[in-house]
Parts: sequence; structure tokens; C-alpha cells
Amino acid sequence: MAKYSIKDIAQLAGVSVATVSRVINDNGRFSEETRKKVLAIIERTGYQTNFSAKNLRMNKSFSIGVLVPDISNYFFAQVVQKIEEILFKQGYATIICNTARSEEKEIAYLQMLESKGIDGLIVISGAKSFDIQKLKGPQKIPFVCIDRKPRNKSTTIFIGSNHYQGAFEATEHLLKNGCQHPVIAMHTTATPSGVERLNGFKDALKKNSIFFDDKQASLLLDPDHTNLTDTLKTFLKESPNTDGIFAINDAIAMSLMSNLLKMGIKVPKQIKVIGFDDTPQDNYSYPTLSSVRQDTETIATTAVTSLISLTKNTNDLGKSIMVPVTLVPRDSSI
Amino acid sequence: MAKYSIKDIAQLAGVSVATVSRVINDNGRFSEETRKKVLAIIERTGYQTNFSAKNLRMNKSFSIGVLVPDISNYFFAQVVQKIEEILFKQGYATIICNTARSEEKEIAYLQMLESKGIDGLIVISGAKSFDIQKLKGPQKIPFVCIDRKPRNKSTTIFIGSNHYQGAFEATEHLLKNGCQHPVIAMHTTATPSGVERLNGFKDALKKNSIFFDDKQASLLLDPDHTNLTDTLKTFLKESPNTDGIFAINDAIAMSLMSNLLKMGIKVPKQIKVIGFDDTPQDNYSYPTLSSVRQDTETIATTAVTSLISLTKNTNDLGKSIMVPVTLVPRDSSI
DNA sequence: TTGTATGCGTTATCAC
DNA sequence: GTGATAACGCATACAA
Repeated sequence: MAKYSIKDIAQLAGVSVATVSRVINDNGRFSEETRKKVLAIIERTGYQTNFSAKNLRMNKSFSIGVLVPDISNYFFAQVVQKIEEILFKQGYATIICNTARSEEKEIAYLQMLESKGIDGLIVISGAKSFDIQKLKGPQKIPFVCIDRKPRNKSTTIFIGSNHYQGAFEATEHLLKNGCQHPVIAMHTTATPSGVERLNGFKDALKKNSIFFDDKQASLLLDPDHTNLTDTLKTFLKESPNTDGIFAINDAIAMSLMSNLLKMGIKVPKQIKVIGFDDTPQDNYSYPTLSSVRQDTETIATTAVTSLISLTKNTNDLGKSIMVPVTLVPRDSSI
Repeated sequence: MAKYSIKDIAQLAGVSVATVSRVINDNGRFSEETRKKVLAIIERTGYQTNFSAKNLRMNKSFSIGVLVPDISNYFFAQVVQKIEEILFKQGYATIICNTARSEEKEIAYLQMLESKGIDGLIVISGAKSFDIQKLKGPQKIPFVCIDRKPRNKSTTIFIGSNHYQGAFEATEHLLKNGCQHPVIAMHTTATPSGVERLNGFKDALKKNSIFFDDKQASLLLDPDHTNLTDTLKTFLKESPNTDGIFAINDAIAMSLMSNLLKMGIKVPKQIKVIGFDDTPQDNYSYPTLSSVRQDTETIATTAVTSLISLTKNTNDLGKSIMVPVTLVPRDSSI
């Protein structure tokens, strides 16, 4: 026997397909007796809904797409994992789209997702602003942005950690622990979260009456960490007073810290270091790395909830949601 | 105007739907003139194939499922990323299924994937053997296993790193660098790859005429790393001669190393450490962590190629493919 | 070379 | 409370 269809079930149960459909979806009226009868047959045959047919008929696909720059980044992976978990509970499949930061791939993905008739889209991070107009179809798919600037705010809901707060607290933490010349280490290309973190850093300095010198206090790194050692050495020659580093993420913090140690500079004694993201490795490095933890759980939950609500009504469009972060002090900054 | 259908295109182009379909799929014969005409309309309207309809008709979904225990594990993330990249190039969507090591979730996922009519399945790791019989449908979906033992070998293609070789080389590396009492650190629950690594470790000892004492030479850890510090201390008390640790993955290696340092034990001077997976953090820890690199690129490519070939013919069923690994010595073991 | 007609499995409308 | 049937968009067998 090939796969059972609703028709087969109807036949076996001695009812019509309409009735079977009603029972399956608990939609409309039917007697308790037929309900039991139909359900029994379904159980016995192992009948499964054919989603392609259902999708076609209902113009709904029960799947949502997730656009992410790099799934092997711990923070992204964490968020995607949570998103997927929640979506699955709600009956949605998650189609993962790793754009590898390529605009071209992003467009190609968008096209495919649209063709598949996805019910919604979650866009995570990315340097350029996200433009839903890239979709060809007339009716735009609902989408939410996590740490990614939308081209047009009023077409989406924006969710992100309070990067500003995190950076501010991290910087003040350095100052309180005695740093007089803290610097910020970041990538040359800035995501929205990166910009916010920079602002938090600057404002913490300002509040403590420390002048922010663009050149002296910002250590700019290649995204792929080439020549990191050289860049660091050059920087320290030009900013010899550096006694604290706020790194925009843990990967940068880690690699800087290990380079400092190799150069014979003691962490945290001579230079204190603090990162961002609170990756598990922070506990295992030597010294252990201070960091700022993002609440991935809340971010993911909020994103999914917002998206689902968008599929039902558009009241929340234009909203912006900020998720608090927490400072996690460890040995590298104390 | 709502979304365009093939019917709309036909109308606009002044041909029949059949012709449009033929042009779109380059299937059957049609004149160059009509081809151009139809394509022009498609271009102008932004028409996109409705996959739900296509799937229903062709009984094919152009999407494949990936079952993975934990996407935030670096190795898994890496493999999934590559798989997704290759699949996308071939026109397939990747549905990610994070089982969180739960049997229950796995079954639920399988059901959903089957309902969606996925064309194939890639199963990554997992402690229990994978049983495709969990699927309810009559015709079984083609699938391949990466580092996961299938219940029945002849129903799949198995792909995995040469864990044995990696463990063997890592252990010999420790011995060559002077270790006399190396131990293996691993989780209490063993995946297929874990078992292979243990075998490699044992055989390296045997080859070098070192007796493997189950108790003295294996450091068993909780998968969630609770009480790791205590476990390590107890172990070292009972095996005080320990001068080298082969950790079954980098996370374990890292956390052991940091604990050793905290206890005042010098790495690599007193105890050498080597891990597995070659995560990026290995370069940033202090000391940098020696490891064994898995060739995620080849693993992913092989998995996808095998799966696609399975969808076309079943000749390769039962095959087992082993991907070489490479030793990456760093400071922690020299 | 092109058109007509059918059916894939489902839901929803309408009639009974 | 239940059944018959149209429609979703597409590919294809068969006709022309």
C-alpha cells in the first residue's frame, strides 16, 4: 500500500473525506462516535497529513525562514537553536539560511523562501540594512529583525540586546577596577549592535570625564583576524598607556588576550580585558574572561512571539524591543 | 494583483499553461519564439513557482532535513553550515532539527519531516543508534548518517572522520613528547565517534607497550560538566602519575586545562593536554591547545553527495566512508 | 510545436 | 451531523 490519503481513511471509516478533515482539524461538527471511528483508523494506518496539499489549499506553509550570517558563531547558533525549539513546538519547521554575509546569497535565499511560501522570516544581524522589498511577490511576508537594521522601520519589529547598556557597564567596570586608558577593540565593519556598543563605550568615558580619542582609543581589527598580532603591536606602540580593553566580542577578546600574554604583558595586571557574548570558553581560558551575557532565550522567544503575532495582525509593526544584558566579571578584568 | 500563477502567465503570453510549464522546466518541445515570449512575461511579472503545488504534483519537496543533537556545538554547526551551503546550490532547502539529545523530540521531528515530504535526511551524531523504522510511511526516506550508528547498516551510508586514526596519532604524539602515563578524558555516554577514539587511544598504548588500566587511565566526565573540578581532583589523587591527557573534545580539554592551571599544575610541563575538533578557541587559550582537526568540508560534501545519489539509485547502500583527520600540535602538548 | 484535460491531497462551501 | 464537490497551482498523458 502506498501512503494513505484522507480519501483512504474516509473509505476505511465509511465516511466522507469532508468528515475526516473535520475530525483531523477539530473543525466543524461531528458526532463523538465518528470521531472515535476516524481517529482509530488514522492510528491504525499511520496516516499522516500531506503538507504539500494542505499548504497549497490553505496558502500557508507552516515553515519560517531564518537568515543568519554565520551559524558557527556561538551567539547566532544559540539564538537559532532557541528559535527553532519554540517554532517546532508551535508546529513550524525552521528553514535555515546561512548567508555567509553575501548579499547575493541573501537575495537568492529570499527568492527560494518566497517560492516555498514561508509564513514568516527572522533576520539575524548583518552589516547592511535589510530590505524586504527584495522580495518579488506583491504581498510582503511578515518578518522581524534581530540586531539587523531594517531599511524601513515601519515594516517590521526590531529585537536586540541592550548593547549600549552592556558596553556602558563593561567600560565602567574597567574604570572602577582602575583602568585609566581603556580602549575599544572592534571590527572595521560595524553591525547595528557594534555601533551601539561603541556608543555605550564612549558614553561611559564621557560620564567619567575621560576624553575619547578616536585614534588612541579604538583598536580596529580585520573581521577575519589576519595580522591581528601585528595590528595589536602597532596599536600598543601608538597607545602605550592602554591599560584596559573592551572587546566587542569574545572571539576578539580571547585572541587579544592570548597575544598580550605572548608579548609578556600580564592580564589583568597590566591590561584588563573584557569581552561580549559570554561564550562557554570564557570559563576555560587563562585567565578566565570577563564578558557581557546576552539573554538568547528572551531574544529568541520575543522574536518568535512577535513574528507569530505579525502573521495575525499588524498592530505591532514599527515596534522596537530591547533585551537587557548582564555583566559577568571574571579574572581578566579584576 | 495577487501572486501570478502559471495560468496568468499563459494568458499574458497567449499560450497554454502546458506550454508555460514546458518552458519553465525546459521540458518537452517548443519554439524559440514562444520560449522568449514566455520568459519575457515571467521576467516582467516576477512570477515565481509555487512549490506547494509543484511538490504536491511531483511528490517531491526539494527540501531535506538535518537531525543534529546540538547546533551550538562548534563541530556540528560547522558541518551543518557546509551541508546547507551545498544543498542550497543544488536547489534544496535545509530544515534544521535540533534534537537536544531527546529521543522524543527526534521522533516528533521525524514525523513532521515525513509529513512535509522531505526528499532526504542527514542524521548527525547521537548516542543511540538511528532507526529509520521510526518513520510511519511505507516508502522509507533515503538518509545518511554522520557519526551516528544506524540500526541497520544496509539501509544507509555511513560517513565519519577517522576518529580512530586521530586518537591514535594524538596519543602517540603525547608519548613522543615524553608522556609515560597518558589518560583519556571522555563523557560517560559514548557516541560512535567516542568509541572509536577510545579504541585509537588504547591501541596507541598497546603499540607502545603501555598497559591500559581502565580505572587509572580513563577520566569519566559528566556531559554537562558539573563537578568537573571535583572529578578531576579525585582522579588525580587516584592516578597521581598522570602526565598527559587526551581529551575526547576541545571543550573538555579546555576546561581540564584551566582547572589544572588553577590547581597549580603546569601545562604542558607537568601534564600535557591534547583535544579534538580544532575549535578556533584553541589558538587563543593559554597555553594554546593541541588538537585533532576534522575535515568538516569533506564530511559535509560527502554526506550531501551520498544522499543525492541515494535519491537516484540505491547502489551505494551499506557503504561506509571514512574521512582522514590531521593532528594540530600547539603549546599544550609540547 | 502546442493545447486540453486530469489528478495530486487537502480544505471549505454549500446542500441535505 | 454529514456528504458532494470546487478550487488551490502545477506537470503530464494524450490529442491535435
